[in-house]
Amino acid sequence: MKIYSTMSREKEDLKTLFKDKIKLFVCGPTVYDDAHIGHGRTYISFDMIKRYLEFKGYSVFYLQNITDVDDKIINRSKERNIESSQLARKYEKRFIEDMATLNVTSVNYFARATDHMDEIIDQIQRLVDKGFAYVTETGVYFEVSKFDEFGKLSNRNIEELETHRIDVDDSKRSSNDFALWKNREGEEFAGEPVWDSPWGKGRPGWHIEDTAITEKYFGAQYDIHGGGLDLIFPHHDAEIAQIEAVSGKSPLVQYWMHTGFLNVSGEKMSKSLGNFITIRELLKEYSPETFRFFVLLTHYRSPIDFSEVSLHQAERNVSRIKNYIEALDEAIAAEYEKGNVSDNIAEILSLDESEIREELLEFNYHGTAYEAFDECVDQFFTSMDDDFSTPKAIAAIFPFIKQSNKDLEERKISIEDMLAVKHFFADVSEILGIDFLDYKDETSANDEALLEIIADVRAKLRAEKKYDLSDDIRDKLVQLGIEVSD
RNA sequence: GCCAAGAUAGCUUAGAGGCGAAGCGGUUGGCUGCAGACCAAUUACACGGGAGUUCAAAUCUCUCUCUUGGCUCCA
Repeated sequence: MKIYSTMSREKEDLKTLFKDKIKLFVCGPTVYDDAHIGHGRTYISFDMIKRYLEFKGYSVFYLQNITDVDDKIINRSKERNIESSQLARKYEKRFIEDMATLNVTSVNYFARATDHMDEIIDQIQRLVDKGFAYVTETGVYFEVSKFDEFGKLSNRNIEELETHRIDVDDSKRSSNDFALWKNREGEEFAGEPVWDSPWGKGRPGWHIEDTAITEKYFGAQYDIHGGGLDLIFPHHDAEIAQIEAVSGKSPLVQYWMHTGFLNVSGEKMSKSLGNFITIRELLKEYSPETFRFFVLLTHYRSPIDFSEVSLHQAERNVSRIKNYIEALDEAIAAEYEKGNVSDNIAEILSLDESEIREELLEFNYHGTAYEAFDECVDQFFTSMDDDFSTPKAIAAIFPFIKQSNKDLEERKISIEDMLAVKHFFADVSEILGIDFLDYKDETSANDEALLEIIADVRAKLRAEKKYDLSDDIRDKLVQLGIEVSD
């Protein structure tokens, strides 16, 4: 298993700090508005990464912070004339709902900044005590010049930074120094959320919450830290400085993983350009599965260009896989009904769909006699092992489906191999977080019964060769988004 | 200015020294009462321009052109 680390700028063999345990931290959102599709891209990618690592047998603890105190939240809440904590709770809830809709279910614990104020203050105090931070009348600042390796993640040096930054705060010793604690006493800050600290009432700077949270749950060193590409500088460099200064240990993490940007029609997504799309808006038009597949069709580090065409392509790809599984199920059922299967298999196939899935484990899909399938399985896992190359892994599936559709039609696949194939797709579904085995549209039991009646009527009409009427019903059903196949 | 990523068939992309690229779209045919799904053929001996290395280059090197992104808050 190879993972690309931003620190070394190359793929490295995965080595865990402790046996089969992996501690994974990914920077979460600032909850001041609905999550957009760029967030979706990043969190779907890390969801897949966690799923695959667990599939490989690692026990992964995935921790994510929620930034619920920050300038943007405060400004927005002032505009809306509500408490900033109320605003943050609202969007936190909506964020978690959005993630659930996208089947991003792998985060083990969400840690709010405001729930870790003691840890934050304690870490700042230790930085001050060790001489890495200094106190002014406006707050507490990290003195970048005290930390020799500052900028080692983003490959920047301090002198270079000096020239590019204009900073109005002259209480700081250097413009590069960043806030650990912002004092917010005085009338101009009335109504802002504040916490007591040894330096007066105020609130934490942006970077400190992550290191306070990770230090509490993971300690000073852990395995993987992830986030969007845009966080490398200054956020992640600041995190490294804080925790390595406080602990005296290096490196903070073994692997820095960063996801690429999602652009919209070749341009950066921004509110001013009017191409800002929230997850909620997107899901009015496309299914969560379509968006997930669209995301995974590109390597997690590469930029993705979001467009209707690409979304549509992803949609068709998902249904192509599902159509194949449907054909596979039909072939399995046909064998079963003909009594062409062993007693053991017959017993399994008589179970409910959900129970069959559990029994599929019996059918090992590595090294089967079915050659086309073998190549697909091999390429799928080789690609996933190579820095989670989902595009290459997915690319292995389509030629196989093409071949296998033909083989199914010619009944050239043994029942054992068919079940092994199904087992493989069950695992693929688990890894990618898209349930390919579920090709039926979601309908309630009532709808189901209703559709059955309509299907019966159509069957009778067609038997009487009244095609005009039966086709008319079919067209209208299709218009409603209900697929009909005869 | 500094630092990245990229230019592959009509479209969207994968690949990264020799092996029929994939999906979507178009056309034609098979199956079907028709349509869809599926299958086949075709569009299609594709890799931005130029030079070099090599028996062999989309792939490596150099160079040019163009595109996008980052360098202030951002996933």
